[in-house]
Formats: sequence, C-alpha cells, structure tokens
Amino acid sequence: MALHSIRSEPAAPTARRSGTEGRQALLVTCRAMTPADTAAAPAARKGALTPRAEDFPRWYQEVVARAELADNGPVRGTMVIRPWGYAIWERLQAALDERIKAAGAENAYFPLFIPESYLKLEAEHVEGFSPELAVVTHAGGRQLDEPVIVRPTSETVINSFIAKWVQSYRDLPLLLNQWANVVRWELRPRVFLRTSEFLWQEGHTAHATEAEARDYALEILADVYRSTMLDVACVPVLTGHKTTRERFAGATRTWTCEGMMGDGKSLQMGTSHELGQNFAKAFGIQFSDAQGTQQYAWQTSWGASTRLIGAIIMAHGDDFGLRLPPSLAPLEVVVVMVKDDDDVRREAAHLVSTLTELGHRVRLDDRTDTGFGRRSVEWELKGVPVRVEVGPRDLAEGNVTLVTRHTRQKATVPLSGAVGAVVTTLGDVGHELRAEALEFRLGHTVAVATVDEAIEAGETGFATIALAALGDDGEDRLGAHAITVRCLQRPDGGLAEHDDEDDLVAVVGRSY
RNA sequence: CGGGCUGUGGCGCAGUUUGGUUAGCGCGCUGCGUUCGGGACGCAGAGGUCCCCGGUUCAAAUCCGGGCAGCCCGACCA
Repeated sequence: MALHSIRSEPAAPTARRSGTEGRQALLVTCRAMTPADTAAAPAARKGALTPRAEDFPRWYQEVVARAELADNGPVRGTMVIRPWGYAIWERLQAALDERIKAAGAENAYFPLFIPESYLKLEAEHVEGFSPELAVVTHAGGRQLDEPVIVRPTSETVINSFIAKWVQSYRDLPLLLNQWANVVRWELRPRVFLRTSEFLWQEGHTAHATEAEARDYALEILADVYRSTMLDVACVPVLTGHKTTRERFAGATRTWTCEGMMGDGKSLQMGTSHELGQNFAKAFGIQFSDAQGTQQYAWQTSWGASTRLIGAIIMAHGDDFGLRLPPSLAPLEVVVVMVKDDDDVRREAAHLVSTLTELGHRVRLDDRTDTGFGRRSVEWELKGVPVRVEVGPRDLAEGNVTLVTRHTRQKATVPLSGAVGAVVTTLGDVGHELRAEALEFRLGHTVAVATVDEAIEAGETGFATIALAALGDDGEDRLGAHAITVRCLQRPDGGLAEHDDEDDLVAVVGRSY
C-alpha cells in the first residue's frame, strides 16, 4: 500500500443568540468551590490537568486521555474512539442525521475503495487530494492492475452512480447522504482534529438549476450544521464563504462554519460546497429538461466529522476537564453516594429512578470503596453536567448537594426539591455554555483596518478586515504569520449573495 | 523533504558524560488495615527483551557502527 495525502478546511463566522430561558431560583445556598475544596489534598496539583493558559495543546491531549475519549491507534495518525467519546459522537450523529433527513436527503452507502482512474476525472479534485491519498497497490497476493484508492471523500464514486440514476428532470433533485470513514494521510495528526482516518457524514446532491443547488447548500449550512453546532453542541459559529485558496478542491464555492476555540484559534466545523457542473461534466451527469434538452446537473456536497468532538472539548473545556452540554453528554446526571449507608442508598437510588423515568440519562455512582474526592474529579474530567451528592450528613437535614459542572457551583437543596432542581439546572447549562463561548469569541474579535493590525490581532483571536483593505497580496502576508482568512461575510455577519459584493469582510485568525 | 531532540515496567521520568554484577523513582495497578462530604495513608506485592542488529570488553541501559521508531521546528496542509 503506497500513500500520499490530502487536507481539510476550517472556518470562522458569525454567531448570535445565546438565550437563556427562564430559570427558576434554586433553593438554598450556593457557593463557589473554595480553594480548600480542590486544593486541599497535597497531591491535588499532581494529577491535575496542565492549565489551559500554560499549554493549551498539552491540556487538550490530557483531557482526551483522562476523560477517556480516545487513544492513539497503532498506526501513526489513527485513533481509537473510546466509549465515552463515541457516545458523544453518537449524539452528534443523531442530531445531524435528524436534520439531514429533515432537509430531504436519504442515507445510502458507497464503497471504501475507489478506482484510481475515478479520482483523475476531475482535475482540481485530484490535484487537491493526491498528496493525502492512501493507495492500495497490492491485494490478493499480487499487484493490482489498477491501484485502488481508499476514499478521501466520495464525490467520484457517488457521482459515477448519480450519472447512472439521473435521466430526467423528474429524477431531480437527488439528495444523498452517507455515514462513513474516510482516509486522508496526515503529516501532523491530532486526535479528533486531524487524523488519517476519521468518521463523518458526506452529503451529495444533484439539482436542475444552479440557484436550486446554491439554496440547498445554504440550507444545509444553516439548518443542519449551524443548528447542530449552536443548538446541540452549544458552540456559536461564524458562517461565510471561503476564499479561493481555502475552497474545496473541485468546488465552485465553499461555505463554512467556523468556531472559536478556547485559545482563540479557529476550527472549521463543517463545510457545504457548491460544485457547479464540475463533477457533472466529469462524470456525465445529464438529464433531459422539460423541453427535452440535455442539461448537466448542478451539484452540492457537504460534510461534518468527528472533528466536532474536538470542537466541543476546546470550546467548552476548562482547567478541570470537559464541560458537556446535556444534549451531548453520555450521562446528564451522576448521583454520587458519599457513603454506603442504607438511607443514602435508598435516596440515591430513588433519585436515579425518578430522573430516569423523566427521560434523563442518569447513573448511580455507588463505588464507595473509592474515595469521594477521586470520584468527584473523575466525573468532573468527563464533563457530566450535573452531579448530585447524597451523603448522611446532608440527608440528616433532609438535603442533598447539587453540583453544576460548568460553573462548579455547589448548592444544598432539600431532598424533596432535588429532582426539580436537577431538571432546572440541566435546562440552563446549554444556554450558559453557549453564552460563555459567544462572549469569549466577541471578546477576542477585533475589527481592524490594516493587514498589519490583522496579523497582530490574529495572534490571540479573530480580526475582521474589509476585503478591500486586505488587498490582493493580503492572504500571502497573513500566511507568513500562520494566519488565514477563515471566511468572508457581509459587514453584518450575513452571507453574501455574490463574491464580488463591495463591502465584504474577511474574518481572519489562526486555525487548526 | 531540511534542522534539532528522544527511545528504560501501563504513563511520566532518573541513571548513560566517568561500563561493574539485585536498574531506580513518581503516578497507576493488586492485597490487607485505617480512612473515605474534593485526587487519603501505612504495610505488603505484581509488573521491565533498558527500541533493534552487530561490535568492543572479564563485564554494556551506559562505549562504537548501522538500522528503526517517535517528538519538536520549518516546509506542506480537501
């Protein structure tokens, strides 16, 4: 097996909305954890995570390991997604799948192996991907006559079939999606963010007109991607279109969702492409229109991957580990038995069953032979949104302790109101995480007038600069400082109808 | 592909310059006991081809030669 490789893209756009719904006052006392709560043990510092401010990449790797999200695979650049990480993926998958279907696309599955000749049919496409391709040259004990490529994306195979299935305008639009793994050999792998093999969803559609294809690409961008990221992952994203340089190989236009991570860098979280008639012409996707004239179809393709897990880690995580919105958390609530005591066990079990009956994902932590502190740290690392601590001391007064992960606030609540308090808190978490992430981005975004200012601002966050001020050599100058244009949008953050609009703004920054 | 660095129990490391016989430490792991409302402690244990091959030597984790792997920087990056 010989190989080469490819690449991927990132993005950065607008965000808005952060709403907080009515929340009810929590009963009783609330307090922030004091240093004594966390640093009490002399060894506390030892097993703790490297602070984000000290070394963000290291912090990221530690969170991935300690929250048991993933491990590195035996082949460089590959990853093993562990149960806790995979459960988050399953929830993201469900949210995306539901929206994709609502947009009218149907799931199907195409082969992992693609004839090398297919890749070569679209010039820009091959050129873009060839450096990242994994190519099978031997199989069945002998050299293959035609090398087989492990799909880096499926435009070629899928379009070869769409060509076969589309004859008439009545067959359009054809809206397909597939859940699959793809391979793009990476020189600089980073778990979830950039691995040689990853899981994703790729949509491929064919339409009768350019306008319809564009509308669909935008519908996916907004109603599938932006919605999942904002409403489910609680990560505000900027949406806009890519510059020619950052465009998908073979596309006429690439739309992106860019989120800001905790270190001010941008992560491209999902892209939707207008393919024009490039692939239709390469693969012969033609149809007879109502007048009986042969026409080439207009197409789109769009994808979002396990990279989103990385986005959630980096957009929400803090120095104590992962912080998950309830919508994605494998467990929304953990009821921790502080001590093994009959009353404690009974009340804890009762809370678990009541919350479970209400439809929440809850687990009882009855490992009382393991230290309480250790268990607290463990659930905190894993990002479980709400923890209920049930112990004899509180119970004697008819209370339990409710700990909110993202704020690390502890509240003592009456046993009788515990379920209500948990449900209320769960309802607030997502909004608060979203608002916090948005506030962070806004606080790290600055409007500038010159490329030099953009370079400076790009070191710590995003800079917005008029496309006109960026100039023809702007991207080159930014590139020299590892800064790229994440996306182009209108001054108000809206999507541009045309690339040549006068007042377009470029959002620039460093990226993953 | 260019430059620098590193390979020692599961993880992180010391030891290598000045070869020396039982290869250490922290974390983690197992057992017992005391603990256990924020990463507990004591005692007792388990766990290692010191990256590989070859050479030098009475003796190699340590010295020499070659190889492999990984990391960082750069380049490159749907």
